[in-house]
Amino acid sequence: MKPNSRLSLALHTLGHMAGDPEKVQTSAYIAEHAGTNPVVVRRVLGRLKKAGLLDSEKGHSGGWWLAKTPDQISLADVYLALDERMVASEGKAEPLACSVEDALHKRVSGVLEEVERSLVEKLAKTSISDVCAV
Amino acid sequence: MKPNSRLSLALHTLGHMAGDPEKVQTSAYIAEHAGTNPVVVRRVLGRLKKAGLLDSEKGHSGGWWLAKTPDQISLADVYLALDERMVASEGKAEPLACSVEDALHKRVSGVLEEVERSLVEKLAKTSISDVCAV
DNA sequence: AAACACGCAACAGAAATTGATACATGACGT
DNA sequence: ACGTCATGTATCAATTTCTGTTGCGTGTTT
Repeated sequence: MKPNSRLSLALHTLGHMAGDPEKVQTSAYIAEHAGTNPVVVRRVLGRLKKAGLLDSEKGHSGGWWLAKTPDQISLADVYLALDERMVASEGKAEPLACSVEDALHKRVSGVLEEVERSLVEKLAKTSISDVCAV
Repeated sequence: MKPNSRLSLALHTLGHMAGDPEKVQTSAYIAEHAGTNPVVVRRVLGRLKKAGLLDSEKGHSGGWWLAKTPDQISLADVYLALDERMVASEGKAEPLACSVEDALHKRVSGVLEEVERSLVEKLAKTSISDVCAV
């Protein structure tokens, strides 16, 4: 797969699950249909579980299932659960020597932060049920 | 510097230039104030030049300057000039074996494409003069 | 002619991500 | 109770992407 495909994989999986809720799916099954590895699936879905979007159980008839209805899960929930920050840099604020440069740097960071917020707002307007091929 | 900082560097540089248009700045000078390398600066600014946002000249008193006024340069211009696609994946469409999976994959890609468009729309609403610390 | 700055190619190093193997933990079925 | 199955986590290799750097050619100015 291509780099940074976590969001794509998550949406694909959730969309797949939304097509048949209540059904428990194993990471091996999901990985096969997504063309990747079960461990990669568990890595991504683990974050979604921690955010309360999914639940999982070990054991013989274990696997993964939706913790909410598809229309209750927005793309913003997924994006934030994965801790993605595609626009704004993760970085800390190390003050620059020149105060003018420092002010400009803060300005740029502020603008990117606002764009990031705008992106999340946009994502919040779409839910998994919109992605699911019904 | 941190990975994928091209947009940040570009905005920083343009904001710096907007603070004093008409002034010709060398890549060495810009690099010093941005805390990076002259070649890196030329790499990024070269794309902006190709997009018509900047101009440059070789020679003794050469360097870089704005090709437009700061309010005529939107963040979307910069983003597109850098060929960034932060949300939607660059990828091609390789049809999957299962038609259901293929349809779902297309649906996910379509949603991400729309989010990408929305991001550019948002960027188009801000100009370099808004970033410039006046 | 010399100094200067862009433009481009090539390469090393760092960082992030994916893919894969191994193994412990826990749950279910017989 | 025991074997099976699936999650959860750690670890490592391979790939990719990006930055930082050096070198050199081209063109302009002094």
